[in-house]
Amino acid sequence: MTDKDSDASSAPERKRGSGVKMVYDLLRDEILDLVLPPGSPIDEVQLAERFKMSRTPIREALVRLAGEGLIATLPNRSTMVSNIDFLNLHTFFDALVLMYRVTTRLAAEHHRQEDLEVIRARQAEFAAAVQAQDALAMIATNAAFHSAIAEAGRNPYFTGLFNRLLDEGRRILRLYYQSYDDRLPQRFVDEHEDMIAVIAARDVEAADRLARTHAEQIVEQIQKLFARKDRLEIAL
Amino acid sequence: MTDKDSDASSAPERKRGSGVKMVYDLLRDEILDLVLPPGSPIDEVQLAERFKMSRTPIREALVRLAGEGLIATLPNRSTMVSNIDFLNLHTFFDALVLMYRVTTRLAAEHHRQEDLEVIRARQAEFAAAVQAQDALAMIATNAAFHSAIAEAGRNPYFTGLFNRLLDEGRRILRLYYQSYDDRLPQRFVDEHEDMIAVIAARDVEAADRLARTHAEQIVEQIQKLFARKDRLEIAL
DNA sequence: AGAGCGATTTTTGTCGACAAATAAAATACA
DNA sequence: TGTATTTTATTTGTCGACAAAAATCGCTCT
Repeated sequence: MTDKDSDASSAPERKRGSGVKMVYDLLRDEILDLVLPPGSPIDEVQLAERFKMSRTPIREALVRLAGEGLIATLPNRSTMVSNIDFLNLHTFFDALVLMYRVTTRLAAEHHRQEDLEVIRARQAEFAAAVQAQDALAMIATNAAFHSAIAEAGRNPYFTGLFNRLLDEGRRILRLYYQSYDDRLPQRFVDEHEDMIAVIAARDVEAADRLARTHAEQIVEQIQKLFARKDRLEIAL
Repeated sequence: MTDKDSDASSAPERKRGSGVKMVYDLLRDEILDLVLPPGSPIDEVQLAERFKMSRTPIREALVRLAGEGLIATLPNRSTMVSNIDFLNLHTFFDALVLMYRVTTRLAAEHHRQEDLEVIRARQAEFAAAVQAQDALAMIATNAAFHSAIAEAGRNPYFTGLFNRLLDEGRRILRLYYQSYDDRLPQRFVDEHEDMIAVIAARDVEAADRLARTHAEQIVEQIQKLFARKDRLEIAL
């Protein structure tokens, strides 16, 4: 599967400051989409020749990824994709539920007209992804939908924290969606519609309530999933 | 003031992997303690000769700091210490209050016996700093106190988010404490004692209530401060 | 044959140097 | 004298190379 983007394009020229960002973005996506599963070794020289650049910009991208906890670096030895902490999964869900509630509540309070259009656009993309049964697109558009709601809440700290959590969760969600064979989430589409309605109505309490049940339902589904497949085949 | 640590120690040898961490830690502290005020230019070569090392490890440290938003990098031009966003200060306080509440609440729920000892130790250090009227120590020990409470809550995501906020706030708190001439915070010492008591009693609702009033009181003081000094002399 | 020890290989951390990009200075021109 | 343009200088981004650490392999000795 040497897919999508050919790293060695015919033009060997690359714009000056773009190296690190390109490597960072691509590696990050590959990690979050489980193309690079947890535990995968990260080889600097391999990446260097893959992107046809020196090790220096690669290292800077890796430092950034390490700063976000996506890769783990043993002092003088290898560096690899960080593991998912399955044991403390419930703490992650607690945080996720809270941020769902807070951001949705704030959106109901502070959103402007333009925000709603953005949110509806994201919701349309999510619905399309569900229709097409495209798991990766579902994850991405679902995150974008809730991220747009958070943006409408107009608190950059909360949106920052929330996006951070959504990223963390992308790997877990990836497991979730791919296990359910890309069906089922039609229900989420409807719930999203309800959330948009209460936000538009500026019904803060209802927004909080909906966000809570929405989040808790997702959490319940995922936990059910992890209870079934004994976590042995996925944990490494 | 060529203080504390002499960068050029008699031994020109430094341990192999320690360069980036040393630069990162020091720069980070200098930024958060306002030794490097917002807007200060960061010169790579200057740092390089100051630490007697190449620009490569310095750059990696800077990349990490930029990842945390502590420094801002103009594409091909200079990099400098990020500004404090005074305009959206209230959003920061909203986030801070919420995290105070959540972490204290969880601490009341999930703490163990050992946690209380750690918390009490931090509280003692904070009281000592207040007694000594040492502003920097007050900030550090206050943050450590609340961080210990968060740890007792046993949710690494919340502690991570919370510590992040506390760091962000260190610069603002620095302004706050240095303006009040290092007196007044005796009241906080007492409130901390109350918080410890309700946590130990596992009174979740009381913990939430205390954390909320404690946080909101701090916020109110700081906002009062920023209303007075017209923010002109401090904003740059 | 197995364990201990030294040499080789691999990978990381650091270095000095070069080239692109931008700002600052100098020059020309109206 | 003021403005546009070229030249210089400063600073960043990238490169190839070297040296330290760790792991791997091979050898020796009992």
